[in-house]
Parts: sequence; structure tokens; C-alpha cells
Amino acid sequence: MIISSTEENYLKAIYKLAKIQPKGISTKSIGELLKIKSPTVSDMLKKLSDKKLIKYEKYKGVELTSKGESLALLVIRKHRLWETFLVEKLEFKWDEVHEMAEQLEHIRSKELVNRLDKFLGNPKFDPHGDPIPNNEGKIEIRYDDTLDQIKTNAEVIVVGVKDHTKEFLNYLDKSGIQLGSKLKVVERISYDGSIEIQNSSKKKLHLSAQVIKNIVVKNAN
Amino acid sequence: MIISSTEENYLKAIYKLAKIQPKGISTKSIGELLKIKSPTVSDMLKKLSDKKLIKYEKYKGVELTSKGESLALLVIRKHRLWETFLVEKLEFKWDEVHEMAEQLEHIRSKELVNRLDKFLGNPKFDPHGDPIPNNEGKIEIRYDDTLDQIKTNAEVIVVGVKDHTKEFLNYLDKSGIQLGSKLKVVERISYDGSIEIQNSSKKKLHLSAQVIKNIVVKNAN
DNA sequence: TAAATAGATTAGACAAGTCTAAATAATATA
DNA sequence: TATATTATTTAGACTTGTCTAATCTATTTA
Ligand SMILES: [Mn+2]
Ligand SMILES: [Mn+2]
Ligand SMILES: [Mn+2]
Ligand SMILES: [Mn+2]
Repeated sequence: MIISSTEENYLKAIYKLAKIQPKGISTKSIGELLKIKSPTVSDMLKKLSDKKLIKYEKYKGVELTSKGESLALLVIRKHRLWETFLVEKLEFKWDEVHEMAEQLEHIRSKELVNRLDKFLGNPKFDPHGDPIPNNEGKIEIRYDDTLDQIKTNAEVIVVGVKDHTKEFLNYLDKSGIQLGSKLKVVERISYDGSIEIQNSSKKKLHLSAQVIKNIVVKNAN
Repeated sequence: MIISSTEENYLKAIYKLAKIQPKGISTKSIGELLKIKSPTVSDMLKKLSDKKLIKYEKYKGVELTSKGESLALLVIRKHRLWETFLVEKLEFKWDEVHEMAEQLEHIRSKELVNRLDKFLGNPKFDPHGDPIPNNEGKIEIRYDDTLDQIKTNAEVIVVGVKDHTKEFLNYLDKSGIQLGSKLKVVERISYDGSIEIQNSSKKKLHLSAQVIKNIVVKNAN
């Protein structure tokens, strides 16, 4: 069965929404994520349902079938492997790769993605710290905290970001924060939820609530 | 101006046909190359003409404008660079890469193609010996002979192929012929235009007229 | 629980890219 | 040169993916 790029994008969107709200993904939320109007989404849901890629009942929301989930995971695998290639091999910065990966993720070839994986040394995470599903669609889910949940004086290492926009990633670059950065929470300002941190070279930095909830960290043991 | 993948394929086809028959490329020949029916081609020619990518007069055939030629060359550049990547980096064989490159050639990013070029060491030729246009669309045209034009006892090196099908490339593989192979023409059989060759390890091989006209060689000095 | 609101679906339209059948133009041939 | 053949274009239709406007359903709230 042939799956179009458009259909792949819907499956990926449903997969992503399901990670936040497992049951009954709404037409509206899919439309918002893909920047497509609801009636268009409605039509596509019928089509994906006919292809047995989703479970769909009118007005009841939608859920991926296991076939649909596998396909979504394959698209995500390709997206993240290509992003890794672009950063590791072609020396792009982490804020530059998403758009290219949005195109590359639709290249059809089982063999290509597996060779690419091998060429990159079977990476487990992409340049934004997101896990790369393996060839069987298995994905390592990491239960790490975001920086806003960290106690004062705790030391942590940056392992990912939740916001992938150019603006956010650029802001982190300018602040000298990247994957692997070691940070210490010096002070929490309860008034606005912001924090004061110190980096490994003792430099202090003030980060807003908005920013720290998008930085994923693990304990620096 | 946005050029769709479909439009890119038409431009590439016209470019390729123009190398054989510079003036007045026919609707029919484009259709045959792209496996698309003539009326569809006719429609597209109007569209490409409106976009000033081709010069087109009804019933008079078609010609690329310089804008159209630049775009065609960019697509060819991308195709050949990706093929080189697939063979050099991902270890695909030369008969396995064309279909993937047909998809990859449409990835939109000026920066990506130039970084890829650099990553590959600015290769001048692709895995089939075809020249890779540079960033300005300049292409090195090589005036090499095909093996059927070589005198008896001359020694040559294989620098390209004219038939890119899996079947032909596979046949060459099985015969131990690849880019860089050194061959000596031992005998020409005038009856059927076939030849007897000797490879660098003195092994003899009989090649049909059909085969040798698709092998591009240069003199082995 | 009845009305208001939000969300979802249906209806009808459009663009891109494709097709077949019919009409027309150009070219070859008798 | 008149006719036959071939190539091209026009006409009309279909599919995919999108939209807006209208209608229907579900949920919230007074
Ligand atoms: Mn991305
Ligand atoms: Mn990513
Ligand atoms: Mn090719
Ligand atoms: Mn090639």
C-alpha cells in the first residue's frame, strides 16, 4: 500500500499528539499542528481510516492503529537520522536542520535509512536530544526533567530541548547552552518562575520561566 | 518563484533531450522519457512557458531559456551529488542509487547541496562517470570515446557508462568491469561488431556491440 | 434542561497533475 | 498535389489535497 508524504505527515502529527493526550485526538488539534483547516483534516481522517492506519469514529476523535504507529515511527526515525546527518556530517547548526529534515523524512527506501543509521554510528539521540526509533520502531523514552523542575543548588546536564524553533535554539546558542552543558541552579525567583543558573565556567545567567520549561536535563552525577 | 518537483522533472528531461537534439524538442519525446502522455506534456509546456522557463510555440517544439537551463542543471547537480554520496559514503552499488537520487534531487536547499558537495570533496564525476555541474551550473563536457570506437590493441580506461539501467550495470559488475578498469582491445569481430578484450589481469572477455557502445573510455597513457 | 458555544462534518469549489477521446496541424507519401 | 499518417493540441474528466460556507453534534453554562 502506497502512503503519500501528506498522509505520512498526518500520521506523524497524530503520533505526536497522542504522546500528550493518548485518547481521542481531535480534528482541531491535528489541524493546528499541521496548519491545515479542520474540514481538510476530517477528509483525511476518513482516508486514513479506510487504509486502517487509524481508528476513527465520527465526532469521537482518532487513534493510531499499530500499522499507523509503525509508519509514524519510521517517519520520525528518518527525520531524526537526517537531522543527525546534517549536524554531524554537514556541520549545520541545530537550529538549521528541521526544515530540510521535513523534506528528507519522506524519501522512500528502507535500505537507505538503515545504511544512514549505520553510517552515523547508530545514534540514539538526534541533535535536539530526541530519541531515534530503531529499525523495529522501538523508541527509548527518557523520563528526564525540565529545568523548571530542578531544586536550588542541584547540578544538571542538558540532554534535550522541547521547543525546536529557530528562535529558541538561537537564544540558547547565544546563552552558551547546548546539549551536554552542565548547569547549576543558583536561585529560584518565585515571583515570575525564572531562575538564576551558573554554567561550568562559573558564569551566571538568568533564564525566564518560558525558557526553562523547554530545556530537558538529567542529574549530573 | 516556486518550481514543483514535477516541473523540475520536465526541465531535466528537456535538458537531456536538448543535448542530443538541441532545437525543437518534441512533446512526444518528452512524454516518452517521462512516461507521461502527450496531452499532459502539452499542458505543462504552456505552464513552463508562462513561467519563462522554456521558449515554446505551439507545434514548433520547445527550448530551455537560460533560467530553465540553470534550474535543470541544479537538479542534475543534486542528482549526481546524492548518487555520489550513496556510493561513496553509504556503500551502495552503482546500480542501486538512481531511484533514491530521483527523490533526493528535489530536496530544496541551496545550502544543503553545497555542503554535500564539500563533504564529498567536490567530486567532478558521479558513480557512472557523469560530470557534476558546479554551483554556477558549469559542467565539464568530456569528449571521450565509447569502447566500440577503439582501435585494436589500444589500451583504455573505463570512465563512464551511457546506459544507467540496473541490468546493464549488473552485467558490467559480473564481467568485472567498473570505473577505472583498464582494458585492452584484443580483437574486433566485424561480423557482428563485437570485440574481444583483455583486462588488467590478462583475462579475456567477449563483449557485444550493444554493450560496448555504452561503455565510455579514455586512452590509457 | 434549554440555550449558547465550540468542535466536527458535509457540500461545493479550486489547483495541480494526470488521463482518454476528439479535433487540428504538420509531415510524409503516392 | 491530394491523401494518409503522425504529432500536437483541445476538451472533458478524475484524483489528491486544499479551502470557505453551511450544517450538524457535543459540551458547557446559565
Ligand atoms: Mn526536527
Ligand atoms: Mn530533532
Ligand atoms: Mn541517476
Ligand atoms: Mn548517475
